[in-house]
Amino acid sequence: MSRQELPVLEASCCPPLTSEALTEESAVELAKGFKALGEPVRLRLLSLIASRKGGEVCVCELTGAFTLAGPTISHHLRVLREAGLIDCERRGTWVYYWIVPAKLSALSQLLDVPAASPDPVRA
Amino acid sequence: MSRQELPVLEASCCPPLTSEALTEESAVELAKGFKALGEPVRLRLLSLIASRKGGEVCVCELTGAFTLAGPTISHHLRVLREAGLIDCERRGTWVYYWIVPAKLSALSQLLDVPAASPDPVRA
DNA sequence: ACGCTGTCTAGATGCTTGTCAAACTAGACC
DNA sequence: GGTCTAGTTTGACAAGCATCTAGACAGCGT
Repeated sequence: MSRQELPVLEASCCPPLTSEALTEESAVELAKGFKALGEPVRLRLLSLIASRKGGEVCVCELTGAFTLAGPTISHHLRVLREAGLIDCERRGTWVYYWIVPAKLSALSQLLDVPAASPDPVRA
Repeated sequence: MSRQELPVLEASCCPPLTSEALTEESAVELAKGFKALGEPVRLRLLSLIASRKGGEVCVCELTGAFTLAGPTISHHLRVLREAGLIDCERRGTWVYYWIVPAKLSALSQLLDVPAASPDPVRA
């Protein structure tokens, strides 16, 4: 069902944004992840999957949490999967999804800035 | 030039995705940030600004790093600013931009998952 | 006052994307 | 085999977005 068309380039070993500027290729690669996250429905889907104890969720539980049609949920799940943020497997009648922690971590680290210091202006 | 049309709701105190599911409102709010990051040019712009020692960059230095027209860069900077990721100030002829660490941090923390453990399937 | 330079805004255009209904595939069960 | 349920794929359409050109605005220097 999945798992083969993903560009498993693992192009993500991202030091934080504050340490050095991104190359164009890195930016293109990383932007795919953020673009997938940049949609409320997808973000909620991801959070539903990530927060689930046991680590995996059946699609039927996800569709129930929205007022959207099935194909729409399916579409968003595909986008998340193609971005490498989640993966899935069919087991019998149902399809289960789980997150890919390494991918989320990579994006997290990229944005992990000192949180306070800078503020160089207005001084 | 800026600083007033921003919805400074500071709706971001995000615990990681793994701890609990997002509300619809939080998802909408947070997705704005990720959507802004989900474009290669904007990601590079942000990295150019964030990685700059001194913490701020003049627009003229940013436009020089791309083959895009000035208005396009201006547009992307506006998107980043309206997402609360950067802020700016005019000083004389030039306009300077800098990052908003708190906002980046909030998004980073949301994606900060245990990085390894889960993998509950395929066992 | 006038022009010059740096930056932003407005409007237009073509591509991308979110959504749904309809049709399809995969497994379970009789 | 037939049929039922769970999910996905396909195709269509409207809304959104990245990009450009042309024009506006803000400081600076003369």
